[in-house]
This record gives sequence, structure tokens and C-alpha cells, in this order.
Amino acid sequence: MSVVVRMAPSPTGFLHIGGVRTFLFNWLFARQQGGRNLLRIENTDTTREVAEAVDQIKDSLLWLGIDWDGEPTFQLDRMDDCREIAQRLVAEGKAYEDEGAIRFRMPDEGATAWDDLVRGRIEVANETIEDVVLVRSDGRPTYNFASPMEDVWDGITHVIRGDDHVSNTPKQINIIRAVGGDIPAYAHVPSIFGTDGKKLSKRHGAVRVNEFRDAGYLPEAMVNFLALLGWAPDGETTIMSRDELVARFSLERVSSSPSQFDYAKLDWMNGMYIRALPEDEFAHRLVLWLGEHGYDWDAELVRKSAPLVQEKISKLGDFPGFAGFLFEDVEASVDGNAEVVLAARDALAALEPFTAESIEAALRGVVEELGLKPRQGFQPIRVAVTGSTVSPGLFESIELLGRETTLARLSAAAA
RNA sequence: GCCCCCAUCGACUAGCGGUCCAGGUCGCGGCCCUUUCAAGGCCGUAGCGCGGGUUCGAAUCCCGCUGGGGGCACCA
Repeated sequence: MSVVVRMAPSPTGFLHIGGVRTFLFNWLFARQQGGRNLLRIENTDTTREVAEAVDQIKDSLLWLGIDWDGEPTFQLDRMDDCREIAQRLVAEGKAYEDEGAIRFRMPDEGATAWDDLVRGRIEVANETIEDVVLVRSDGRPTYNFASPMEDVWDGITHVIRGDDHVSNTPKQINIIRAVGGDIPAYAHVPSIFGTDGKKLSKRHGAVRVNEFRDAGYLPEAMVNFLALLGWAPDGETTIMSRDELVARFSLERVSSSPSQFDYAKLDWMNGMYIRALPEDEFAHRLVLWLGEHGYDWDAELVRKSAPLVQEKISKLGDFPGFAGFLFEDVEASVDGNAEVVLAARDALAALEPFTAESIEAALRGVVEELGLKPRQGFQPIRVAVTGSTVSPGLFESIELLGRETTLARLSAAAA
């Protein structure tokens, strides 16, 4: 039996990071099993907003490298089929009309049970399950009817979804049984909390995939981090490529307890991925990110400055704050330290060649001449040139900045 | 209120009866390196929620408690 799973976002807004983690698990499982991963939009109406949301969802998924097989399907398109089935169930006595709506007749005795792939066996007494509405009095099928029906029609073999659906599962199983469909295997993955143990929301920080993208996180780092939220291949491995994730993923090893989203660890991991990038690839991504986020900085200079920051930033969005002085004017004054700054200016005024190496030699000479420790001498120069006490390497920065601008900034700061 | 689920360092987790006076990673602290900040190296900090069982032996199995979460819609 070939595996078929589905990702079922509701088109109510932008893609939530918690939902994406669930989609990632579907994707990893499907790819590993050589199965199909479907994209199903659970919309109950069709509006411009829905269309936009769907585009947004596709875009975010693709950015992360989570793809799907075949065309996305829309729940709305199958409402007629649902109504037909509901009528049949009524005719068979398995459902009944109730004030214009159609309700499903749940079994009164016994229990409904399934072996959840992550939770283990779950049993629910049938007497505690109410007769759910299948079709509303206005004719629209409900989620608890449409969703399992679509699972049947699509031949879904494994339903991998958030654990907020655990209590819907026995209802859906009974409905599938009533229509004679195959019951898929279920895997309910735990939810993701914020740092206060409450459900992850904007309060805690970024929650939409888009926000992470805008902040300059790398998709491969996001995928690695998300995969490790509620799943681990062993107790040692942390950094894993997409291929390794696919190869090692298993639903049986998905944790049954919820986990907190640790932004600090994500930052660390993203830094790991940034540093692991080949120099030119990193430069390339920086240029793209800057272009997409409203910076019209010289691409060539960005590429040249990329190596200076690759070891220092944890996300692409850190670049402007760190290397912006190369592209925009700075304001700085070094009152009390004018002497070393002016000496530096004089030493660099006619320096040939104007390279990081020669600049370093010249400035070390200046500092030594004045009897200063490197730290004492270089810091005022750094402030004068970069406008900040924190910067990329000073000598490389000065080389990139160029003689003219450097001298002007040194003079201005000492004034 | 009723149903269901969950419980190892601050966080993510490994552990599926002895190899665990509990291992890895982030964070945090210290040291080294060092032109700042990072990165990197080394060292360290910190945990099996509580109470009963079962067993020669329990983080691991069972029960209860406590704490947390989800659901109980003609929402999805």
C-alpha cells in the first residue's frame, strides 16, 4: 500500500509556524515512504481573501522546500458529493434530520478506538460522543463530515495532524465506517508552545512563516529546527540536512508531549547554517534578501563585505545594522580621543597600497607610537569610521570603505 | 461540569528494568583566543513533579495525586 498524506491548512490567514511543523512532518513522512503528499484547502467559501491566502500558503511552503503532489483541492468543490452521501446515510437510517440539519447517528454502546502512531492506543466510550451535525440547515457540510470524506476520496493512508483533533477522531472514524471507507492511520502531533507554556502566538515573537523569512532566517535552518520540535532521531544529532531528515524521520519517534519554541536556539542554528554556506552563496543570499527588503545598496559592495560579517551575524536581517556604515553616512564623535584619530588619518592619507594588510600595519604603528594598547587605540578609530563600538574587522572595513571616505570620517569625528 | 491527552536540566531532547550517582544540543557562567562584536576551543551550571506499589533492581511498569494542555458548536 503506497502512502498518501495531506496538508490541510484553513485559508483564514497566513501560515502559522506551528501548522507548518505539522506539514513538515507530513512531507518528511511522504518523501521517506516514497508516497504522495497532497495539499487540501479546507475552505467553506470562495472569496478574494481565500485566493490570496492560498497563494500566501503556497509561497511559504515552497520557500521552505515543502512541496506537494498534484493540484491542490478545495473542500468547497466537494460539497455536493458530501450532501449526496448525507442523504444516503439518512436513507440507510445512519443519519437523521434534526431541525433542518442532518445529524449522524453515533453508536450508543461500546467504544471507538484506534492506535495512534504517536500517542498509542486511544479509546473513547461511544456514549460520550454526541450525534454530530453532518450538514447544516443551510446545506453546508461541516468540517467533521467533509474532512473524513475527503480523506476517503483521496485515499489518505495516514492522517498526520495537530493534537487538537484528537477528540474529533472517533467521530470521523465512525463516519468513515458508516460509508464503508477505509480508516486511515492517525498520528496526532503535539502543539507548540511559547516560552510561557501557552500556545504560540504573536505575543511570543514571530509566528508566521513570512515573519521568519523577513527576519532573514534560512529555510534550511527553519526546516532543521522545526523538525527537531517534537522529534529527534537520537540523543546526539542536531544539525541535519534535508536529505538526512527525510532518511531518518519516523512517526514512532515523534514525542507525545508539547514543546516550546526556543527563539534563541533558532538563532544559534541559523548562525550555524549561515557560517556553513560557501562564501559566494552567502553573498548571493545577502544580495537577494536586501533586494527583497527595500535596500538598494550596491550589490558588488555587498558581496565584498559579506565575508566580513558571515561569522558574526545570525540572520540575514542583522546585516544592515552591522555593515550599514559601508553604504550610508555615519555620525560619530570621539571627544577625548582626537589625537589617535588624527594620527590615524595622517598615517592613512598617503598609504600605498590601501589594503587591509597595510592598513593594519600602519594603524598598529600609530597606536604603538602613542603608547596605547591596541584596544585603547583602535576603538576610537572604529567609532570614527563605523559609527559604532561594534563592527566587522576594522582594517578590512577601512579597505572596503575606501581612502576618501575613511579620511573624511576620521576628520569629522575628531572635529 | 464531562471526555481525552501530556509530565527528564531554564529550553529542545536521549533514555523503552540493571551498561544512568541520567547523555547530547541551546541558554547561562568562567577561562583561552582577540582591534570591538561574534565565531572557535576548554571547563562548568542545572533535571527524572509528588505519593504509593510491582521487582533482587525503576527515570523506565502499575495506581493515585498534583500540575499543564486539548476538546465538549448547524467553527475549522
